[in-house]
Amino acid sequence: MSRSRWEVVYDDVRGRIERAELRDGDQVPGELHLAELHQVSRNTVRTALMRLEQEGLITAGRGRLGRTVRTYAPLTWSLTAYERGTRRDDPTRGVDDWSAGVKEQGREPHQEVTVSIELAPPHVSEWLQLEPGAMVVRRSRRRTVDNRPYQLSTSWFPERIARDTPLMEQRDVAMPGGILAAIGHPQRRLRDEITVRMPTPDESRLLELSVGTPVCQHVRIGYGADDVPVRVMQTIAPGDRNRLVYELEV
Amino acid sequence: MSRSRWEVVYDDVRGRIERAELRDGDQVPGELHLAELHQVSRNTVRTALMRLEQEGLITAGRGRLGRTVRTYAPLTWSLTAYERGTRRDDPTRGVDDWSAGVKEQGREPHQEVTVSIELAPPHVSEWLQLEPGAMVVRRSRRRTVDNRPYQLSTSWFPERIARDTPLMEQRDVAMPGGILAAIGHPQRRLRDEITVRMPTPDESRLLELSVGTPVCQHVRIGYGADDVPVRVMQTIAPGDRNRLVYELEV
DNA sequence: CAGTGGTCTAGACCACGCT
DNA sequence: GCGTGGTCTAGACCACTGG
Repeated sequence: MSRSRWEVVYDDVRGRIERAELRDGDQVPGELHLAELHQVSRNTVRTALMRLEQEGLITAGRGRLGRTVRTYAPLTWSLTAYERGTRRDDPTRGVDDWSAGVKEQGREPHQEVTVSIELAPPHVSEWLQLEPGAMVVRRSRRRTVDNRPYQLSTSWFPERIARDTPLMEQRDVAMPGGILAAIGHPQRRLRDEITVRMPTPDESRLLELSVGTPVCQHVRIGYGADDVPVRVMQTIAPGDRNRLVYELEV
Repeated sequence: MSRSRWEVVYDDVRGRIERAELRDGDQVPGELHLAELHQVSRNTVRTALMRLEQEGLITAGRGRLGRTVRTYAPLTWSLTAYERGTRRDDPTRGVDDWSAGVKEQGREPHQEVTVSIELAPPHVSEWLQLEPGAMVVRRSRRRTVDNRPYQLSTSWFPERIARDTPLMEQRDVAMPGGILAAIGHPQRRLRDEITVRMPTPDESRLLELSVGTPVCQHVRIGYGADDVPVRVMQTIAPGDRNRLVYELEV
């Protein structure tokens, strides 16, 4: 059960981080330095460091500044105050719950919306209980905080619900009590499904994720009268920037 | 912006999986085969395949059977039916909500409990609002489904609450309405904090995780009378085996 | 046994980004 | 400019595992 050579290097660097000899943001010793220190080839050192990257402990590094110890400072995302209007600063100004929550934490939120009509993707038609081939309205958001990407959030509405409503507008539409209630389809019940996985290459690019950053996929289905789904929202939230919170009454 | 050689191999294999030419459980072409096919060295092929491993698309492989396309079949874990007794088959038999939920999905749950008294770890004393140096009772569970590890779940209780109660017993203690209510400390309110990260080496070993499997860390704090914390439970749930669900009334 | 991946070496050249 | 990591090669030997 002897450790391989790269594991020795791995243990060395991981140990320095766990014992706080290397702290958040510190530069990790270079590849040539570690190769000399442990008397192994540079490739063996790289095996160890790439493992630490993929475990999220250190960043990949470019140029003169090498690898550094990764920093985590996730923002809290409340999933229960959301939808209830309890956090709105001033609903008439179009401030939504996510933005308000971010501002409360002293950060600057931003999001752009793009709206389109499309054939319901397989998962979406399942969530919304639509027949294959049904049309849906899609509202996509890319959310940033202090100009850094934080979430990808996409909502889909059955076409019959969103037609000729503010949901078709290419801008943020926040209303007191929620936009769906305002157009006659209030949500009575919500079902949240949370899964955890590694990002797709597209998600990695849009969210500027470094190697070793998993994402949380949060799907919220809203049911209206007669328990019929009126919308589904899928949010991709990188693990290094998000903490999800539910407050429940027993 | 030309793709490097290993990215060409990466695109090839990822494409085959996305187009379903390779399906769940299928064997991935061998390293030597891909090296010959793309006219690159074996190490270049390995760079591509290891990237796909860490993205969770393929397994590492040993022996005659090489790498295979990874399969995902997560079990649903309901976080709201839990705690309310609505799912208990027969509380007197000691079947808890997690076990009942797994059985509903046609699988065989199992868990062992180990109990100990310890100095509250920093995070725990913060969650339970205890002074540094306070003692806590710790109940650790390793949960398995069909003999495969599924979750690591650890609860901590302030020592003054758990002393001389069934919470000190080295076995599963389920009671109608919940064990805390039965010993005079019912939970009035819950706060769930969910974070997403890569596993520690210890977690990887105990849960038998392959490279590229992120975990969900679910922390539930229960507050009793006067909003004082009475327990905290931390559950580590691998992303390839778990789907968390919340049902919310608006 | 035969073929798979795991480990390891000793080189090489290049792109990047501070100073 | 110079040191960092990124890419790539052509070998070698070993451990594991299914047939």
